[in-house]
Amino acid sequence: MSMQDTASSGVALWRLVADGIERGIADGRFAAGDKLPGEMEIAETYRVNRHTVRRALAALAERGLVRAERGSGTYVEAQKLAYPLRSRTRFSEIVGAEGREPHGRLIEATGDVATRELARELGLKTGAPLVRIEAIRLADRTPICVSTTWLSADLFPDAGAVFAATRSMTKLLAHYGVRDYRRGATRITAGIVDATDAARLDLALGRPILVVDATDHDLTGKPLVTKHSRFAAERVEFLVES
Amino acid sequence: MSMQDTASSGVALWRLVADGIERGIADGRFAAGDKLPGEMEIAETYRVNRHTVRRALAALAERGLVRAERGSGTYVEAQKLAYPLRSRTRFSEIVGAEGREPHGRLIEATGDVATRELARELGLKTGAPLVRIEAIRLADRTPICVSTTWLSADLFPDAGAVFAATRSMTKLLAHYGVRDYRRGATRITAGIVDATDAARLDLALGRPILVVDATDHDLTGKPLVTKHSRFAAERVEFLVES
DNA sequence: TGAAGTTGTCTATTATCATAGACAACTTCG
DNA sequence: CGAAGTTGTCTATGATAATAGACAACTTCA
Repeated sequence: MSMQDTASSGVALWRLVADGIERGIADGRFAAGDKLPGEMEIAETYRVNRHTVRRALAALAERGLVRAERGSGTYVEAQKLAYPLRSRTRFSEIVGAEGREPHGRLIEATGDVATRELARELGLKTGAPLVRIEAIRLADRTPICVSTTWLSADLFPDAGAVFAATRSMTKLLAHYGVRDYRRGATRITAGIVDATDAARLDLALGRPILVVDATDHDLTGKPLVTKHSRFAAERVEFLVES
Repeated sequence: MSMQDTASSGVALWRLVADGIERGIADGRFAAGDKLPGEMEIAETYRVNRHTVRRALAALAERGLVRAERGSGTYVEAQKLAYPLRSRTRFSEIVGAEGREPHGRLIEATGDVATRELARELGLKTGAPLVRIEAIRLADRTPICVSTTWLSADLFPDAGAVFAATRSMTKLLAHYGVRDYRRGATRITAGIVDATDAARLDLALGRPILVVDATDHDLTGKPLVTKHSRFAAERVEFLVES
């Protein structure tokens, strides 16, 4: 540090700038997708040289927190949520483990009837009565995924109301006496978000999504719920344990 | 940092070493007066050059945390407790504000009679019955001062037992209904520790002490207690607000 | 007294930190 | 298109950070 006027602190200036910007991202002053102030402006606010700001931004970019676009500006990258896919998958636990605040919101809960595919997944007959739950899951107020969940209306009456109250699939199942459950095979595909999901996920049209289809079973192997989830690809990355 | 193998963190190595040693002092691994490991040994444990260790030690020495003695070693300086002298002076608050753990220990509580000076300070008649309390005050297990406190035996019967239970003059006074009190004039002198106090303060003979005489009054100005305190000069510095 | 161990000081080298200025390459918007 | 604003890259300079080696000055202890 060539700060002739100040005693050396042992902490590089660019580090202080980077920490300051990161704090701004963490506490929401800069939201995901926001454009940061220009390098010159940041340099002025921190009273440092533009190159020092660039060093700070480079460090943040390497960690994936920001992304610079030449001629346009530097933008806050939505930090991708590391989402491990295991037999025991609980959204709230995964989000909480990342130090973020999990949150669920019910969009609607309606009755439905089983298609042949749904019936096969849930071990029911085609046309059997189902409860369909549409929900959004968020981490730190950022939408991560919308999911459509089907349950047997016979086994889980009023499931919609219970989910609305608990906002958690785990708690919903617990309400019906399911103490533990496991995820069966998980199918992952990718696609382009449709208008409805784009609005729900606060995602621009044309952006890619990760589509996950999975069925949860109780410990005896009996199917409980089957889900069709659409994840904002730019906000999540799945981790599959080897 | 010329660590070719590691990505630069923006925090100087010497700072990490200094912080590590300071933590060792704070949590008691290195007590006041202890000899630190040799510069070479520290360099090996932190895997840095000896000069880097010297940079760290120099920073700590400048802050008064350690003191190097050529040919002998580097020693932990008893950190001087910043002790502001205000009308509202509470040992536990002062020590706590420094991030240290205040502690009091009763040595003895006996009856006494007022000398002419004590009587004048406390607004009593010469020969009036007093309670005399001898106590040690510590910060993080380091003795800071021994103090002799006199109270009227008529106004504060069994004061010794109450202090033994509460270990706090503030709580003692509160026990007798004194909700708040203020410090009157404070006289500060210096002297050489005597054998008794040296043992109680864990101080070498011949070391200087700060002697404080003060009387606390209630909010109407009535004298409550008068004290004669001896502070280990090497462990405390008084701050008088301008 | 002398050896061993300690801190203090010196020179030297390399990498990083920070500043400064200039210009290129690119985007945005009127 | 063209001006304004933005990020990217280059050169240059001086101060710190970290390493390395050598030796002096001093303390401790057998």
